Amino acid sequence: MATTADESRFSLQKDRMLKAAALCFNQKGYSGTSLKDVASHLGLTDAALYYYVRNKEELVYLCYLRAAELGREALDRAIAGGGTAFDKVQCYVRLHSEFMVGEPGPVAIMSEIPSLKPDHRDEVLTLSRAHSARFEALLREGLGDGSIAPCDVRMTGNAIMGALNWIPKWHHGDEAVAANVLDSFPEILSRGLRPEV
Amino acid sequence: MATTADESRFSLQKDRMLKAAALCFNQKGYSGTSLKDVASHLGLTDAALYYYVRNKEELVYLCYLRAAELGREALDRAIAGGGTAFDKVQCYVRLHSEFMVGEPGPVAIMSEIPSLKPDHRDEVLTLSRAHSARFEALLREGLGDGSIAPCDVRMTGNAIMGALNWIPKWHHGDEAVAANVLDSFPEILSRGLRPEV
DNA sequence: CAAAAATTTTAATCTGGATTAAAATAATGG
DNA sequence: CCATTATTTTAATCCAGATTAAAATTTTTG
Repeated sequence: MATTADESRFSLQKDRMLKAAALCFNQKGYSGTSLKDVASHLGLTDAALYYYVRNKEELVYLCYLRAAELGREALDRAIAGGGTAFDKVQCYVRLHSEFMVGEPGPVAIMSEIPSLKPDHRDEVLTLSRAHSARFEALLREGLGDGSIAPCDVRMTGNAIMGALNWIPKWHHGDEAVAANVLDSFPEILSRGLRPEV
Repeated sequence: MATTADESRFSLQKDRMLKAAALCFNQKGYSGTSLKDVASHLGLTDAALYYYVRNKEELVYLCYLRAAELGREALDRAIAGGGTAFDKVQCYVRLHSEFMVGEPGPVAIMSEIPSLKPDHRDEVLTLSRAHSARFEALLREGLGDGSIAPCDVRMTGNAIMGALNWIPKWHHGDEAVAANVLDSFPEILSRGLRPEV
């Protein structure tokens, strides 16, 4: 379990806040969601959020940090699962999809990274790049062990990540759709990687 | 040619404005770009933009309309090109990729649809859904003519569109990268659709 | 070239939502 | 139960950036 262990009331409420914020940002856009919107999801007043967070920018930052964390955890687990590189990639797609449509969600789309203050922006970008780099390394491993067909790993990574990151754009909590995602995405996104027989 | 035919000074300048706006929105986020940012790209003052557009909302709206138009044109041309459904899908991916990284770009990522005023939002969403529906129809056609392997067309469409729509997130005008996109994306995104031999 | 139309600027407002401070309420621990 | 700490609210500010109006400039046209 890589989730933050702290179960204090403060920490739990802060967590609820981050989920509410992610939901609002995805549904109403960044500029379209006021702190009042987020607060009302929690039955609170906008000013109450300042007890948990310094300002709106930090709220976004934490949402993004959470999103990055989930991605990293999906990749960690997939790699820990073993098998060929292809297997790990497919497993990663499955786990990341699960995170996107499942219980830990909603996951905020990182649309407003440029609006973060410099140090926050740098941190999120660094995490994001590190994640991509790890995934590309996995693809490269697949080229080596022969489980993945020749391809431009950078572009392949971009394509797969794009498809995953875009999920919140069209998934809005519908359970049936969520099931379809889990059924389809791992196959769809890995199928093209299989070497010809 | 489906581009607007009007070549008046007004129309040309407005076009430049939309490109500048798309660039700013993608680079600095929606809330992070002020009208002054957009204007300075054109060597103008923020107030000058109001000669071309009623307000910032309309500027975003027009960017999104333009993005939708490019997607539609890519699909139009791909379908007109003929061949199997698979061929058309691959062609569509190539054309849409070209638009995203090429001369007509930058294309604005539709992150702030919810902030549009209701009628604009409805219009953009309608266009967006129509585009998805057409693409899914194409996939279904491929299931029929046997050029595309069995799959959930809705999810497959979502995956491919996501990968395409995400391009501006990581492509920032680098020519070498653009070439890689054109080399790789059509193959990457269509390879998984091929029926097993 | 002069008049009219088109475009841009200057210089103000105007505003919604972020933010803050202080007061009120709720939870907790001895 | 009281005292202390944690949480939330009420009621102001505050402010960046959108918006506007009028004036200045540039372009077009006859």
